[in-house]
Amino acid sequence: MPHKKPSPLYQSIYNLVRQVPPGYVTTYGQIAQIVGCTARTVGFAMAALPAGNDVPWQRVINSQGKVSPRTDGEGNILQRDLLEAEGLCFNQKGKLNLEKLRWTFV
DNA sequence: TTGTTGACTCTGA
DNA sequence: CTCAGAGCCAACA
Repeated sequence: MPHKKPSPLYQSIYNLVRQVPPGYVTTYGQIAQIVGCTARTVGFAMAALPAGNDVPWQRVINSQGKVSPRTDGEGNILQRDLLEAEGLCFNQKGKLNLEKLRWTFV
């Protein structure tokens, strides 16, 4: 166990994302409300995710039901591909049915 | 310590 | 329905 702890808030966010099963998605606002921060902070935590993590960041989308455009540019395309691989279907406008696919944390 | 930036969300038109 | 602006919190230099 390291003396220097990483951001506990980030760990809480990652822990929640790990609870999302395949085939379901969650929103930044949902996680933000649970951990007690704003949606921006959740998105910031996702951006700070290290490579090779066990966090299905791809299942985290915005309140619009779509993937968020990242500074990387092609990251959102990869995310959409990963979600489709899990059995999720995108709308004609590239949206997901949050009403059906939204995961509720226990 | 302050200031800037960011994978967001809300409200109004 | 879409487009635009403002607000919010946390991490980094």
